[in-house]
Amino acid sequence: MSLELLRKLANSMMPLPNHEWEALAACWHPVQFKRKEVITVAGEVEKYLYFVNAGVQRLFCLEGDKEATLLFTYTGSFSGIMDSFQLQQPSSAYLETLTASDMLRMSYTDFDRLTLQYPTIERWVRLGTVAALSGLLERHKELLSFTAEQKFRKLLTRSPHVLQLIPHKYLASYLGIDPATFSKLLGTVKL
Amino acid sequence: MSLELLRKLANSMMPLPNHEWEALAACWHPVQFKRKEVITVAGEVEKYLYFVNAGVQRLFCLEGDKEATLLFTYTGSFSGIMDSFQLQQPSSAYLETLTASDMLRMSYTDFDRLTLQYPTIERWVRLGTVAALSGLLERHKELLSFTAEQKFRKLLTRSPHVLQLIPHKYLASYLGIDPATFSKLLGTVKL
DNA sequence: AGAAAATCTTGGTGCAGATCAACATTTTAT
DNA sequence: ATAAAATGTTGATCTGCACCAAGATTTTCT
Repeated sequence: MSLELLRKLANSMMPLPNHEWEALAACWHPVQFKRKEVITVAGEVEKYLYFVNAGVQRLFCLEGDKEATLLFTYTGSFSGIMDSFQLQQPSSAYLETLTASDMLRMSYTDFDRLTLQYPTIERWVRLGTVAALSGLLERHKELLSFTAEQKFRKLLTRSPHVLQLIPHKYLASYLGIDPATFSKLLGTVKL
Repeated sequence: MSLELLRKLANSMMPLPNHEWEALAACWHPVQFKRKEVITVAGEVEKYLYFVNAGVQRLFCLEGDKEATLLFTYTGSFSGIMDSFQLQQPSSAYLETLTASDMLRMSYTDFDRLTLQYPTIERWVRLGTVAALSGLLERHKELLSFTAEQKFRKLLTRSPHVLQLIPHKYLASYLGIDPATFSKLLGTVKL
């Protein structure tokens, strides 16, 4: 069980004192998932916080018969349905793997104990949550004001690597456009 | 300076011990703003956390020459640019009043001291932030999958009161649709 | 109260992008 | 290695909604 990536991310957010880090590190347990496996179902309460050691996952909602992809998580990032986990309320989203995934997870019981016991960890979690909020606000702005082409271009410049990593139909769903439109836009830019 | 509404909201989120509540209460200072006043400008770091005793405000971004309204704040809710405030990073949004507003505010210095000194308050802030994240995710889903009409109807059922409270052009901007379209949709439902 | 500014309504037009469909290509499973 | 399933491409059509514009109405300021 490798905590290397996690430690790196943790330090970049806000360095934790040794004692806190050790308490935190002790609470993670390894889990593996196959490709296309649904980890959490909408309506359930998220029981775990995940950290991705390898693989790609996506978080999405069902609205009628359409899927709306909220975000992707990758090797080296946290994963899970954050609001459902922290508030222990039913989730409105699904979490599934896109590739076979090697992850660490922490139960809510441990999480709750850690945050109550160590103010530094409580703060660390808050700052992580705010960072997530900040990113979501940024995307929100784009959804409100960008055309399909603008959203597409922004994706290309911000994270070109996802083109190879993630099936285009999910990227289209992430941008809120039709897969066919995504494919056509791709054609205009490749030349 | 009335802390009544604030206390009510605080208790509904997570009751604070008396001592913490008093420390918190001591940090708020009253401010008034006129109608249409810009409180925080994009690019600046948000210096204050606000609580609304009376009035309506909106948070928006400029994208080219278009405005995208991210959210409204009302009497009895917190206000301010949360991510910029908590991370003390430049904001990408503006905060302005829609009506003359009677608010309380707390400086970042006090906020930071309080959260470091009182773990209960740190936790209280975290849970508030997660709740905000949760609401934003819900809206995000709608932006990704709803048509103009669906977004409009959802607004009507969820918060019909805003129709009288907020100029329709801002509601349109909040939904990411054209003001003229909003007006036409309104015509179809009134009959 | 009256003038000025802001907002709302309504009709007409155009186009970005959804939808449909058939085929090509890539990926996965056995 | 091969079949089967999933994903991507491309063209043709159709439509929801943005855009424009002019007049009506409401709200704000002095």
